[in-house]
Amino acid sequence: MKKTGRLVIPRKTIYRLSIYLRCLARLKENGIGTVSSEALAKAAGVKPTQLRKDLAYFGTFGTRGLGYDVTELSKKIAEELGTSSLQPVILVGVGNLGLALLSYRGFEKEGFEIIAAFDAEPRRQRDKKIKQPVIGMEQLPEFIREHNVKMAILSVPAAVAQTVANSLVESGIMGILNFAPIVLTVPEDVMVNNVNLAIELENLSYFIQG
Amino acid sequence: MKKTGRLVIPRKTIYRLSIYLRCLARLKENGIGTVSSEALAKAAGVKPTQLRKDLAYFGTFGTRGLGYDVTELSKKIAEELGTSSLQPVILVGVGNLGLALLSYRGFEKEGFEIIAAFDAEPRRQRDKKIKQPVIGMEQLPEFIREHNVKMAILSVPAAVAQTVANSLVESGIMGILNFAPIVLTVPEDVMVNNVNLAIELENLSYFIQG
DNA sequence: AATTTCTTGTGAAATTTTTCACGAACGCTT
DNA sequence: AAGCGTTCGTGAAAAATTTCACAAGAAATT
Ligand SMILES: NC(=O)c1ccc[n+]([C@@H]2O[C@H](COP(=O)([O-])OP(=O)(O)OC[C@H]3O[C@@H](n4cnc5c(N)ncnc54)[C@H](O)[C@@H]3O)[C@@H](O)[C@H]2O)c1
Ligand SMILES: NC(=O)c1ccc[n+]([C@@H]2O[C@H](COP(=O)([O-])OP(=O)(O)OC[C@H]3O[C@@H](n4cnc5c(N)ncnc54)[C@H](O)[C@@H]3O)[C@@H](O)[C@H]2O)c1
Repeated sequence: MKKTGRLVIPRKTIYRLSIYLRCLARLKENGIGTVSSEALAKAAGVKPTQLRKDLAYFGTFGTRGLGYDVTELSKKIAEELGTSSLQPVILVGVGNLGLALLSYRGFEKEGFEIIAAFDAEPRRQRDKKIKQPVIGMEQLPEFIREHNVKMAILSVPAAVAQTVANSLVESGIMGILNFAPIVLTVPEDVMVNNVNLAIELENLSYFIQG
Repeated sequence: MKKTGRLVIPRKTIYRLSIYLRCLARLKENGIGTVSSEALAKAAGVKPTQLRKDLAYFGTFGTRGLGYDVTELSKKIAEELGTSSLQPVILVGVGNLGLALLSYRGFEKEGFEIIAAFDAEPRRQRDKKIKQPVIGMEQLPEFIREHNVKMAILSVPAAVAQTVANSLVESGIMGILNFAPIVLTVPEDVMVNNVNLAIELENLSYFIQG
């Protein structure tokens, strides 16, 4: 699970590193060259000590009395996260949600490219304004192996999500971003991140009423 | 922040309660009346002791030697989460993603209803197959107050997300489900849950390569 | 070049969250 | 109704995460 020869970096830290990276990108856009832990932490919505602790897990990049070089720190975090190179991703389930994701132009900028989409009824999606090919499920295993794809976005109906996930895993997929509102069962070495909007709403609802 | 007169329930527990609720719903559909902490925990992807500890925060619902009554436990969790009644939600930003969310029929079942959508250019969305009205932004404050809406889904471009969030907050919104890839600044008593797909992908990518 | 001012890096402390271990309670069987 | 097997509830222990406090390093200033 760990990355460098050093320490195991906590899960939550990894998540925050992604946030820092995006805040740094914004600073760079605004022509800002140097940033203190206080300023960056504020932009990211965390405490300065937490930011510094997070960075300390994999190196020391700051200059005392001055702060961090925006470009350099970006580079170091991207390196640590392994986002330096573009990653191929596939999407399975070209319905309402899948189409929205396919037409989103924001992933490339962040290091990911949805290179193809798959659906049980690929023909239906012909007329849409998306650039990716929509391919039938029977070609899924071959495609994954040929293009050495390791990550998939799963946006099929809940009823078939486990079945589809099984065939993704069988074909070599190691990470699944799952939108179906069910808990997927996968081998230990396969990672699933769930996006469950109903749960997010429920969570909001609890804390604003409490 | 706390709910009953009892204890402060951890954030993560609240999140897991939502998951348990969905697993229980599935069990009920399958005609299962009783479930052990072991079985339910497995379905939810957690350890049995964690499930029991989570429930212990707000009561004792099980029968020793037997397990939990599926219907009763569902009811208790829903009650604790405050999901017993249907909650009105609005959506702002009827673009690719917003449209997909509006046409999703899965929220009602989970206790939420998107009662209206707002967009800077409401006319453009006329022809779509959604049942909710798409309204101009100028009517937003009045609508929120009149319908006493407390939660909003924000799916506008990142560049305007903070501005729109400000006016949501000003109008009385207390919880925002934010899809724009920026960190929103809001008053302390307003809660924001972020859904950032690029970060989820980055996270997956880190852990499958590490 | 000495001093002041600022900000990092980090061991230790505090807090939060998870896991463990086991007594207690209940149903079922005999 | 006694005994057996199961499974819950929970205080205590362990692990993970966050926060604190401050020494140390670097730039800016005098
Ligand atoms: N649309 C949303 O806003 C939204 C929100 C939250 C969660 N979700 C979840 O995301 C998933 C997709 O939602 P949606 O609204 O896009 O649904 P949808 O019905 O519009 O699309 C599902 C797509 O999956 C395809 N499909 C069906 N079975 C398949 C199979 N076995 N293999 C490959 N493809 C198959 C269908 O042809 C269809 O194109 C669902 O699980 C849903 O619960 C959607
Ligand atoms: N589409 C996706 O799959 C996807 C994925 C991840 C993140 N996001 C994020 O979600 C947000 C929406 O994405 P999208 O693809 O739907 O974008 P989009 O451009 O298709 O839609 C944005 C909508 O917001 C409206 N809008 C613009 N300014 C507004 C304002 N000031 N007030 C009200 N409405 C306004 C536009 O008219 C448009 O209808 C973006 O922040 C994007 O980064 C989208």
